[in-house]
Amino acid sequence: MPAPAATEVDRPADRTADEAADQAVARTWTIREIADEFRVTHRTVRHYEELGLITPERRGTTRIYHRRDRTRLALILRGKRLGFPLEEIRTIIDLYDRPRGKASQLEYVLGQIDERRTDLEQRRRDLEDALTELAEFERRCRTDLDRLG
Amino acid sequence: MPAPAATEVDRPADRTADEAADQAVARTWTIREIADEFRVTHRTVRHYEELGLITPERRGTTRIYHRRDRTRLALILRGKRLGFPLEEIRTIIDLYDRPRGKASQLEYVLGQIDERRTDLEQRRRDLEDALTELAEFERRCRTDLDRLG
DNA sequence: CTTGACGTTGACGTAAACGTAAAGCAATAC
DNA sequence: GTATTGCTTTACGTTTACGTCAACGTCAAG
Repeated sequence: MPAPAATEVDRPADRTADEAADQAVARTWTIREIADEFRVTHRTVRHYEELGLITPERRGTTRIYHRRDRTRLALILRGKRLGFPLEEIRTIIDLYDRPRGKASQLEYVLGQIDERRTDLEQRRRDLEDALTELAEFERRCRTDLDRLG
Repeated sequence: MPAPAATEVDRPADRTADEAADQAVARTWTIREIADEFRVTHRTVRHYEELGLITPERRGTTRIYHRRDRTRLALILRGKRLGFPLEEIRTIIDLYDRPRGKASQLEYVLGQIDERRTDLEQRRRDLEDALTELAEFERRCRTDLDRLG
């Protein structure tokens, strides 16, 4: 998996100007704008659309992005940082805005949620282990360094 | 990134027989054995060797795997579950068994450790956020379900 | 001694996640 | 006007992480 650097920013830097406008007119964005803000290329954004992860409005041939699309993009990028493949991310996102259905539907969704959580908790264990080992390793490095200085 | 399922097992199931043998004669393993135990194919194991992540002993043309190789394989698989690309995993593993060098070397290693930790901590934040949202989402599902039942 | 189970080295195939180049509209800038 | 800028689609290229033969060596069992 092509994993992204964790230094990525998934929120735009300058929100001050945006926020005022958001309240006033329900701002929209062009593909270049959200691509830049989320530190990805427009090609990447379109790729996510091809996979059905985002579905921006179309004004003629031009794509118009709403707040909803930004939320989704943030979810996608976080999923990527967590190492999930895009297809899996899609099923997760689809869960999020599935309309409140019948009981059987909800049961299904709850099952999916449980799978997801099991998965995430495994990752958390891996992560804690890695951090613990890293700390231990750093400690050894420092004592070695002290011995030299 | 092609990320693996978190249901993977990265430790052999039957350790009882192994442990006794380990103490006695420093057991070794064949490629098929560790592949089976770690739930990967032998092709995968060889792929990791091609990338320099594992370097098993060679008896003639046959590969002999020691405990050291098993440790590395476990590290690799955990790295994969965390979403790291193999090349990056290699640099991490290389850090782990770098011989205790000079001060400048150690400084470098400490720098690397710090990068790695920053990265992991970002992932941890993402993970906690995801789990929190998942819990909240589950709660909403359950209340919807109660309303129906 | 040949059959089969496992080992080996290539070499080519593939799926995911984009990159990149080509070529075309459409509006604004000069 | 035309030139630039920005959006669009189509389409082929690339990297990662293996899968999948093919073709061969080797050792124990029948």
